[in-house]
Amino acid sequence: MADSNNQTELSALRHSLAHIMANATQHLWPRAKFGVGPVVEHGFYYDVDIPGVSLSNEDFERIEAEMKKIIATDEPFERFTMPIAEAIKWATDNDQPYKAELLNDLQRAGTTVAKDLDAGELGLPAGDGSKVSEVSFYRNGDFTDLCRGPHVESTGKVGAFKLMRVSGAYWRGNEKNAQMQRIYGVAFSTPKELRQHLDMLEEAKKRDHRKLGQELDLFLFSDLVGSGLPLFTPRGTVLREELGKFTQELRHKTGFQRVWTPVIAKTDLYKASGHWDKFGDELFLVKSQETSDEFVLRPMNCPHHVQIYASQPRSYRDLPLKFMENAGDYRDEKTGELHGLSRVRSFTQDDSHAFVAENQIKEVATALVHASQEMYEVFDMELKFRLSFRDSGPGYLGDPKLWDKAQAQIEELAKENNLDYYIEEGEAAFYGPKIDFMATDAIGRQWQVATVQLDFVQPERFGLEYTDESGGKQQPVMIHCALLGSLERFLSVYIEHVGGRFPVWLAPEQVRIITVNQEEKTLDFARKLSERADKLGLRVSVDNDNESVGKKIRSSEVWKVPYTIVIGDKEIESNEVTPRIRGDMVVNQDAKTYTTDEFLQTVANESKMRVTKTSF
RNA sequence: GCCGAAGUAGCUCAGUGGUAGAGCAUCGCCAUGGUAAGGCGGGGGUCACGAGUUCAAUCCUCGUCUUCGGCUCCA
Repeated sequence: MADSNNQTELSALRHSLAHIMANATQHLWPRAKFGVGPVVEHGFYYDVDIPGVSLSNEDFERIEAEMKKIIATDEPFERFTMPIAEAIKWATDNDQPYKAELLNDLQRAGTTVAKDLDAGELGLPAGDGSKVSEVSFYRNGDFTDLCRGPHVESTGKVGAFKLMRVSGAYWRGNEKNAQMQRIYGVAFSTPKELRQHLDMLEEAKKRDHRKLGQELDLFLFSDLVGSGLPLFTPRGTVLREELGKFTQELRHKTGFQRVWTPVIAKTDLYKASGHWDKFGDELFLVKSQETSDEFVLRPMNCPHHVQIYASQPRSYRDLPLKFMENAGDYRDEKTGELHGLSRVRSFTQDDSHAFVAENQIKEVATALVHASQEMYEVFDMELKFRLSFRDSGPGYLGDPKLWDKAQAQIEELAKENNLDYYIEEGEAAFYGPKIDFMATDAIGRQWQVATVQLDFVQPERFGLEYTDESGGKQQPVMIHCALLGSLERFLSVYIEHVGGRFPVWLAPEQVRIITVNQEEKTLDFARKLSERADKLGLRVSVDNDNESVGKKIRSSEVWKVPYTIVIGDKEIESNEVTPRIRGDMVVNQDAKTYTTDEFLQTVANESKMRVTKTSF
């Protein structure tokens, strides 16, 4: 497999660069103490602790220059082994306390314990519980490091790299530990690949939804409202509402009914659901000034929907019973974790809950998978499906037999529908298995966008039941599903996916009418055209500014308006227009002329069809 | 929450221990314009907020808030 060979080579190269970077760092700051230096996606990092020194971006040049010197020597990487006791002595003698700590753990437990740090990446033998007697080292030139390898042959064979940033990172990922400085770099086999990667990052920067959100006047944050609490402008609200309608239409087709529930609930609801214990510190608390009741701003909607299910006796004839709600939720996320629209404290889930009998799981989940496929086809994003199952570990609630049955149904549906799927054991929620939807965006990044989750636990905690055919009581299974996930998070992904160039059905402004001059008859014609468009449900504006046509065209382009039409004497006489079509939508390059009726009707149809290309 | 950096006009940014400037945007006037920037002029700032040092603070110091890059977390 050429691919996996490349992968091995690439990670040897990146790992070797981590050593070279540590080596260079040691040359520049002899007192540097080293943590771990693993390979990561696109590159590598090394965690260092340099007493009294705070690295800045300017230091990169020095480190890079030093690395280049080491690369130029083309010293071989030599592997050798040492008994573990000796290795500990080596670490202590060389004033490398972090390495010593790793080695001590290794000696004691046969593993470096820290679950979140993969032993292999640390360059240590994988911990399998057995005692480790010997560890391997790699040496290049004057630098020696505890390491499992493999490495490239010599320091000259490390491809193309660039140091990217320095940031804080806790020793062994634990915030109670010392904070180290993480120097992060990217590396590829060839300069060309490095270039491509850097270009991708450039492109990602241009598409940053926070930047586009401001430029296209979609949403904003206010210091007075608070951090992580986005406000949506008229333009941004169009996106929210169109997406909200779309996701509900898709589920309406499979029998979901809209419900409405309040955004606050008594703490008792969340104590009953179990969320209070598990996520209490992320709940916003609300107090009544009149009664002693304590409330929380809801962080999720399932317990609310459960109450509707539980409000009356249910029969097997009622199942599956399906509720949906585009619901506002609030979570008190830590301030440092907030990020644009992708991590906020107030968000909207296109949430739905189906209450089903055991043998209906497959049918209901299949319908939801089909809905997701229809949705992401419209978004022009490829979907992969991750079946997240339980592993043999503890901590899963619910009847194991039910788990088995449910997982079997899920896998069956994946096969029957030819889904591009993979199974990941250990990724299930504690309350049930799930299907996670992974979407790939226009520049190749993968995002988890939505999930279908089975839940065996809440029906039990809330004592949900239905009467079966023989009059007995049964417990339903709950299926949670959000197709967009969080509307805000989806928007952050989607804005970047399309780079702010929304298809007609979503575009906040679909048609802009530009006047050539400011004569009354020109403005009059433009206004009448605009009124007709409005009657067809189109979002249209007239630009009658006292500016040159060229400047007004430019403005329409900058705002990424799908259709721009210019109105002058020619159009008024012929009642025809020549739409200027936004570049990404064009199939046929030739500008053509249409009667105003044809034009308006075609745009109105496209808008309803949710297409991405123009039909002109 | 933690480490680091930053906050000057609506936006992007320059600048100074003696209360500020550019480009774009906005507004007005002129040009009657034809598919990515026509010309001229005007308005607009508690220099994030609060305290301190100083004759004097946007600038120096401290605190707060917010943002950014990461860490950690994400039902």
